[in-house]
Amino acid sequence: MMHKSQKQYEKFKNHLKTQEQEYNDIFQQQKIEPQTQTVIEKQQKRRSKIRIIFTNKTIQQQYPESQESKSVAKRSWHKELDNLINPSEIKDGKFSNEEKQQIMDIVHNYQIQNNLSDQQLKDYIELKTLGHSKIWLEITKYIPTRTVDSVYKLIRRKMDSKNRQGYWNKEEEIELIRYVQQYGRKWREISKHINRTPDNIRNKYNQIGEHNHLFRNKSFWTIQEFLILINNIHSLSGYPLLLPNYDQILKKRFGDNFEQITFRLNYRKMKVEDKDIFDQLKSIVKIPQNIGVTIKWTEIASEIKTKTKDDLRQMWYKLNGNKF
DNA sequence: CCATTTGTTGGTACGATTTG
DNA sequence: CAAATCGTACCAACAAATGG
Repeated sequence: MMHKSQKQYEKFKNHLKTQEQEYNDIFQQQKIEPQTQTVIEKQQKRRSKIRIIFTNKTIQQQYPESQESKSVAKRSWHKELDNLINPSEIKDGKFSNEEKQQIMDIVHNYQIQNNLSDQQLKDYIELKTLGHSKIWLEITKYIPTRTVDSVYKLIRRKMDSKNRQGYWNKEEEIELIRYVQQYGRKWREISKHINRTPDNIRNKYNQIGEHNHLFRNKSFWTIQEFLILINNIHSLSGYPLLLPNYDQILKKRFGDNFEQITFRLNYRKMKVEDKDIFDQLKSIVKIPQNIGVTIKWTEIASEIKTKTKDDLRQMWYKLNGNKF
């Protein structure tokens, strides 16, 4: 029952290990010898159009102070509530189903106690009528583990009448693009014309590639796109992720125009060599355990117009062998 | 004191392909 | 042939930042 792919994977892992060792050696050299660094940098520049910056950040020290500054308990708004709760009890992240149910029950109670019709409640939540802003304060009194802001946003998301989920069709997509041309990134405004929430609309617009949606190349990657991605993360993190002689390797393997070679990760779908290409690319990058910075996907995507930030993110995760 | 937009991350849907 | 797997396009939901 030993799969062929497993064997391949073992082989590939070993291969990576030796590459890693090789690379570590080079990396060590560069750390000690700044002069070879610049030589390599110059060579790199001559050999390839791709920009390489050997900033060579030595292994990142974590800033101890950055942790303290994070823990300010903020219940947002309403100062008087801040005194009623224990900051350490404030939760973060996703609401559990129980939490959501609890909050919705409280909303319902509020509705009954204040003798509000469904329509009235809805109008308050969608901000169509003013004068009942205390609602958020009242409700959050019963939710000691969440900030007012957090509860406020949850309720407005959940009870938005436009919060219908599901896929977009082509017509909607075109409509969306038209509205963005007309109104800009005013999601609330656009939401008035489309039966979707602002969040929903914005997410969709991001997903199709924002203002670069016309350039987006689905599915296929060029080696150039790949390298730009890696280089950006290199610049950002300071870790030189590519082997210094990566372009020689690629040139040897794919010829002078290696940058234009396309591949798709879904190697079974098309060309047989797609997987090989990706494996080759994997072998010329070395990724540290922890890159230590949050990657600015938006920035990188604005450089690589043919890929969305989501495309880039997923490629990076794929490269790291994570999830999905 | 809110209302809206932006940054970021977690997760699912679904067709193509492989495997048992 | 049915079930499992894979790649990835796509959907959703939170906190942080910004605006008025």
